[in-house]
Formats: sequence, C-alpha cells, structure tokens
Amino acid sequence: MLPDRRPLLELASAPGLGLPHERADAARNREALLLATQELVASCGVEAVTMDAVAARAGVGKGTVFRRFESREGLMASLLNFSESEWQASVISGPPPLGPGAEPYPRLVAFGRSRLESTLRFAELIRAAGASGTRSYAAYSFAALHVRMLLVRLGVTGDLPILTTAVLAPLESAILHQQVSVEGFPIDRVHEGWVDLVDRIIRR
Amino acid sequence: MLPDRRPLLELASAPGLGLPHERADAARNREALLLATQELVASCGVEAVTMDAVAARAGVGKGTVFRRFESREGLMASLLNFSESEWQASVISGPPPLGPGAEPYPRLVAFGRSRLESTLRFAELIRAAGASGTRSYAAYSFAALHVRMLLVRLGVTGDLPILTTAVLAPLESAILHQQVSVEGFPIDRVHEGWVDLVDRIIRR
DNA sequence: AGCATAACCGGACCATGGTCCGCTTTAATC
DNA sequence: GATTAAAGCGGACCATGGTCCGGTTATGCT
Repeated sequence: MLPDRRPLLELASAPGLGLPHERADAARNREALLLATQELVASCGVEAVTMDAVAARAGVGKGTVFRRFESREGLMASLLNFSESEWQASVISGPPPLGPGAEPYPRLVAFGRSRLESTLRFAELIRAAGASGTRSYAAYSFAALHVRMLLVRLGVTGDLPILTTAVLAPLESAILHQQVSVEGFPIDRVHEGWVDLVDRIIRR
Repeated sequence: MLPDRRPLLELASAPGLGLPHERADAARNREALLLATQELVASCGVEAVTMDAVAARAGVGKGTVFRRFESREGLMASLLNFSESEWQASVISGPPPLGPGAEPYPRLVAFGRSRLESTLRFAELIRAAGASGTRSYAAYSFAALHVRMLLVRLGVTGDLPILTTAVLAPLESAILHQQVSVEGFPIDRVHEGWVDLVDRIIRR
C-alpha cells in the first residue's frame, strides 16, 4: 500500500471553497500521522496500535492526533478510506468485468466477488473504524450508488434504495465474518449464494 | 421490563452438568448486577452507564462485575439476552401470526415486522453489546433457525443457510440504523421492501 | 462440628482513549 | 519586512475499562 507518499489526502484542503485553506504544517502532520498509523498497523496489527504510539511515531503531540481525526475510530476510518480508494478506482475505471465496459450482469457478479474479498481483507480496519463496524457513509454510498445503477440497467423495478440495501447487506463485514470465520463457509460458497440472491432479486 | 426479580438468569447454573455448582452468593451478585444495570440503563441511557456505577449500585466490588460478565460488552450482552427472551418466547409460543398456528408465509411476514421493531427498540443495547454490533451468537442462531424452518416449509430450494442470511441481513441493527435514522425511511417502507425481498427469494 | 480446599470478593492499581489551555507558528495585510 | 489575529501545537491531566492478589466465605468431607 501507499505507493508514493505525496498526495495522501487532499480532501479537506479543497481549492476554492469557503474553507480557510489548511495550513502547511497541519497538512504535513496529517500525512505523517496517516503514514505512521499505516506502518504501525502493518507491523503490529490494528488492535495493538495505541494513539500514543501513533503520535510518538509521527513525532507530534497526542492532542494533534485527536484534533485531526476526532477519535481512534476516526483515524482508522481515514486510513480505511485511503486504503479502499484504490479498490474504488478499479470499480470506476479499471478493466472489465469489474470496471466499465462489461455488461451489467457480469459486472455486478464481479462487483460482488471483489467487494467480498475487499471487505474480508480490511475486516480488522473496518471493525476498528467503528460506527457499528459499518463503513463510513461516504464509502457505503459509493457502493450503493454503483449497485443501484447496475440494477437499473438490468431493468429491475421496485423500491431501488431498499433492494440495493438487500444486495449489499450480506456483504457487510459483520455478516461475512459470521459466515466465513464462525461458520466456516468457503468464500466461493458465500459468493455463489450471493449470486443466487442477485438472480432471484433481478429475476432475469 | 423485569416483571419479577427471581429467575433473572438461571443458565450457567445448570442442574446436573459437570459444572461445579455455582455458589449462592455468586448467583445473588449476578442477579443484583443485572438488575442494577437495567435500572441504570433505564434512567441514564446505555452510553452513560459506567462499570463503577453498576458495581456501586449493586453493592459489590468492581472485580466481581468483570469476573461475572467478562467485559462491558459481556454485561450488555447478558442484559440484551434477557430483554430479548420475552420476544423469543412470543415467536416460539405466542399467538399467530407471529407464533405457531399461522401459515408459513404470513408467519414470516410477521416475523420480519416484529424483528424489525425489536431490533430498533434495542438498538442502543445491541450496539453496546459489541461484537461489531451483532447480536450474540445464541440470539442470532435463534432467528436463523426460525427463518430457515419457515423457508423450508415454503418449499424454498437452494443453499438454505446462505439464503437465511440474505433474509436476515437487512434486519441487522447497523443496516436498519442506516436506513431509518440516517436516510430517514419510514419503518413501513423498510418492512414493505423486506417483504418484497422475501417474495423474490421464495418466488411464490 | 471441625477442617481443608477451592471459589469468591473487593478495592488498589494500570493502560489507554480523550480533553484542555497556554505557548508557538503561520500567513494575510499593510 | 513588520504586525497581528487566528490556527495549530503538545504534553499534563482526567475518566473509565480492565487486571490482580491478599483476605474472606461457602462447600464437601470426615
């Protein structure tokens, strides 16, 4: 992860908006904190990362960490957001069948598989990012928008927002954890079951 | 809640099992702690209840609370388990259409409505009971078993455990919270959407 | 009843998430 | 470049979840 270290997070320092232009030292600190968190997570696991350790490693005071990220959950959510942006990019502009260019149905199937794996890969981080283990609103609505668009293209009728939720819900971290880690279902089986669900919903 | 105060939790003091017969004072303390927690939750809200306060109100030391319930999450999970047992009873042996006696389809519809309301009512507690905001394994498998049985009676074919998950997932606390509290969907709409989902799954 | 043992109790103690406020740095303006 | 007001900074401080161990009490056996 983190291929280069420059443009870690440019949001919140939007160019022309009314926001009073974030100070340079603040931006540097944010970047250092995210980087430090990532390194600590990679080397010790999410659970073992303390806020003091993050602050120390980034070379800043503890107060700075909390001003930038609100809370431990907020920090983890920011890291998760960054880590997932790569995946989001491959959905938006990657090669088919996940990216644009494929027919809606295979694209939806590929989305399910990819999201399933992505959720499992970031399980620890998602959980630590809190808010009931759910992804942040931004991350959730990205997936929701995509699925909803595909459902429309597939000619599905009905209450689209609700149906979109029904498609996405079984791919949530908590549910997946239950099926894969607790019940021991193989990933392929979970994915096949999800495709079956989609088939029944779109009734092709 | 808590109609009478005697048989608060007799599990774990099973009669004949190999378990070495829980001591009387321990049982009394468990009961007092659960009661104290319930009162504090009722008067101050889940978030504001501290372990010290629970211990003080129950008239025991803090160590006792943690020995009995492992953690704050464990304590809340126990309270949730007790609170939900009334609901579980009405599913098992209450009047139709939720209880036995009704046809499978109306019973499933009633189950959805009831579970939806129950989940919303206990939302705070469910969240505080942790494990990613999911109910305890026992509570989850009760619902899963029930839904699965109804699906079988409805003649649904396919991977039943997975389909059961698909039916239950949109009724999880985190998803419901997103739809009702964040997006502002009315409960009736959520329930209707869920029934639509069930219709598509069982393809009656 | 008396005794031995194991379980239980409780409060002092620790770790960590989160807050606060006086000092420092930045950057816009003149 | 000097001035200044606002934003940023950091570490001391607090609250609370969680641990531990010496003393106490229930229980089973003789």
